[in-house]
Amino acid sequence: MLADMAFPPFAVTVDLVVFTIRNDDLCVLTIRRGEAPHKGKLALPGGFVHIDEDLATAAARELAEETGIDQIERLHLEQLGTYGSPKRDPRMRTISVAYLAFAADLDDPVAGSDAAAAQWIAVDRALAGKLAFDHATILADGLERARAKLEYTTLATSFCAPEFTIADLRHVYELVWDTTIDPRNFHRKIQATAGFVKATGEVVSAGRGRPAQLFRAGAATHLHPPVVR
Amino acid sequence: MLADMAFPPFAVTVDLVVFTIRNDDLCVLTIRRGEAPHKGKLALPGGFVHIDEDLATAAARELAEETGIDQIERLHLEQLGTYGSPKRDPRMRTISVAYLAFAADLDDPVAGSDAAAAQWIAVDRALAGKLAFDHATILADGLERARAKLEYTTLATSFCAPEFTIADLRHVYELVWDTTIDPRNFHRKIQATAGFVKATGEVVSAGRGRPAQLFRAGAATHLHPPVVR
DNA sequence: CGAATAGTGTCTTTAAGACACTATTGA
DNA sequence: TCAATAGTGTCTTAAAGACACTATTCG
Repeated sequence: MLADMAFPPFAVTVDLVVFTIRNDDLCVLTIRRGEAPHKGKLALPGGFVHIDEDLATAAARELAEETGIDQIERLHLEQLGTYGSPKRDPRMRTISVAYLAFAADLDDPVAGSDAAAAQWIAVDRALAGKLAFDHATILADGLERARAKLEYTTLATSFCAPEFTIADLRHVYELVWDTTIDPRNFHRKIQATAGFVKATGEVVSAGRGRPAQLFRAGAATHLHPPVVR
Repeated sequence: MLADMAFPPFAVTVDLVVFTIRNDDLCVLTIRRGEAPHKGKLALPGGFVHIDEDLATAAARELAEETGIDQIERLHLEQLGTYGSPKRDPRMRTISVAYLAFAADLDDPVAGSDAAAAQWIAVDRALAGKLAFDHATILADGLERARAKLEYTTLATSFCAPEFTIADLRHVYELVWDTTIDPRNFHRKIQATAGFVKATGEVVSAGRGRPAQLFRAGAATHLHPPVVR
């Protein structure tokens, strides 16, 4: 069936834009390319989709293979877009389906079998440097999507550990949006939004200052009204 | 290079969700499939991407080929998402990149070389019936995207003729959202949003009632604050 | 104690929604 | 004339933003 090939054959890959918060920076997961083309450059993790594999499954598999991140249930994963310029890969005609993921600060990524080295780097540094292929475009699109999604969904919680404080959640917004937010108004706003967070009853003391209540993510997925940028 | 095929070969297609407003209904462009599989069923227009062709270019080409719509400048076209379930096409492994388009009420579509017949049908009827492949899913996703986009962009104007009244614009919102909107508040809201529409100075009388001013699309692309559903 | 952070109360401003009212047309 | 649609004014309510104030901790 594939032998008489009545259609032009394309290579299909998935690439991942994985964001997390580390050291007061919004960071993106990158690998150092070990092979030509773009050998030695930073790139987004990714790889070929298997011939019998779903796209989202391929994204999760590549993430686990290249980085050791396999806690899929603690990760938000969504399709970002598809990049298919005829000249994007000099070797062959390649279509890349990009996925966007939000992760809590996990253990250090472990360079897997495929990748020379997987590492978190600050998004602004990644965008300032040279990324392989069209990955700078994909990253910029992912950043804009992430910024927009925080406005009208509860996905900011997927950047947090299972239990978090309102201040933790605020830091997510501040780092992703690169702004400052009034802590008092933010606190009221989050509490007033039904289903965004639910209190555990516990408190935690983080150095100096009054201890803060701990929360878990609530049942809501969308915010009415949104948190405006 | 393609001969030693170090990657699994995929067929890549584009499918189009093209919306317009006709006869007080939100309509989607469909074709009647002339070949197996799903012969005789309704489907979204689309086809194979050429090996040296950009994805968006392929979408515009397929639209012109199958329907005769070639006024690309009077059309909003954006990528919707990519559908790649291994079982979506029984013939081969196919990845479909779906595009979403908004069109003003154009001339009747002309069935092109590929399609048995291209026709506009009401979106709710299309969703109620059986569409080929996973096109019902794609259409539902396109509808939800269109609904969301009207909230925070000025794209409602791309459903209108070059000159339109505020009531025309309101009908777009009402039909896409399947709601009714207070004409008076809507009028004030649109006028208050800088760059959404600009007056031509002309008026037009549509049957009975006071004649309405004519407007063109303004320079703004995004709405602050949004028009809330 | 003071510095720092958590959390509440309250005022001002902005914008949405309800709806009375005027304006201008065709039948 | 009336019915219908365009467009304005105004009141009420919801929610954002500014910011004073209290609460609780560490050094």
